[in-house]
Amino acid sequence: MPFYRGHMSQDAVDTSLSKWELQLRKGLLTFVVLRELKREQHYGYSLIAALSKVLQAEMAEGTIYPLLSRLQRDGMIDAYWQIQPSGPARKYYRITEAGMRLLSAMQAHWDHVNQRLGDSPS
Amino acid sequence: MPFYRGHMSQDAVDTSLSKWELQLRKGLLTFVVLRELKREQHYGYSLIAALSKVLQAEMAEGTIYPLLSRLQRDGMIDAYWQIQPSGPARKYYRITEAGMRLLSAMQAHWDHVNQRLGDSPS
DNA sequence: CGATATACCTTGCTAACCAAGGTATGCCGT
DNA sequence: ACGGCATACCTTGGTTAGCAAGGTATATCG
Repeated sequence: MPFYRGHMSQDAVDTSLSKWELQLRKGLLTFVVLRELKREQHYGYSLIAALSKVLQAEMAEGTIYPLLSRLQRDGMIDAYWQIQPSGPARKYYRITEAGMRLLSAMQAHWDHVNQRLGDSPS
Repeated sequence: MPFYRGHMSQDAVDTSLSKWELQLRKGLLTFVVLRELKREQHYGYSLIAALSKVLQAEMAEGTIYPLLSRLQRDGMIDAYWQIQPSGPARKYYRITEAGMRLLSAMQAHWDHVNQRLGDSPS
């Protein structure tokens, strides 16, 4: 039995919160990645740093690389290799014209939903 | 080959958008359900109508019932049966005290993320 | 020649939406 | 009486996607 801290089931609240934050991240990630790639080109590693800042959570490589592959496969971004004077080569990604259209649609949807949720809850 | 409409890969944009909207819904649903149950009691069927309005998408029963089961299992909501003068009985759900704490934490996280994303993109 | 840093990628596990299909209750028209 | 319909509940199977863990490769430094 864990130490009783004045509220039962705080662990359950924490667990539920973590799972929810994961789901929310899943919902926002593609949007945030496209926004960031519109702002400037990135390679995988530099994206992780940029995203971790925006989403306030450490992004895993196992998240970013498959996501970039999917976006490239679907034509929303394209990529080219750039050899570095020092260290391993970097794969840079740019948003495509289709990616811009997708981003616009996402932004519109986001604004819409956000407006609905903005109506104060309590 | 589909009709060419002036832009290549519009289908890909639409498909990507649908998938993304699904993911976003997954991220928002628990939050919205708790908010709605804080506002007033609901049974499963009446929740579907309320949520469809907020999220601008038809909510499926196969989404809501498992979600309500999970929330009840985790102690975030509780339920009681109410026999109706006509038709099948309804299972009403109420938010619990733990559920209120979860909702507060979600709201704080939501506000935080939303503020970060609010910084205009383009 | 190891150790470290940078950079890429894949596999296996898990969470969760939702189309489809199933069960049960009560009302209504024939 | 009975078939159809609306209301209400629930479960199964397919799909999407994050992420911990583990793998590969390049270049630098001691």
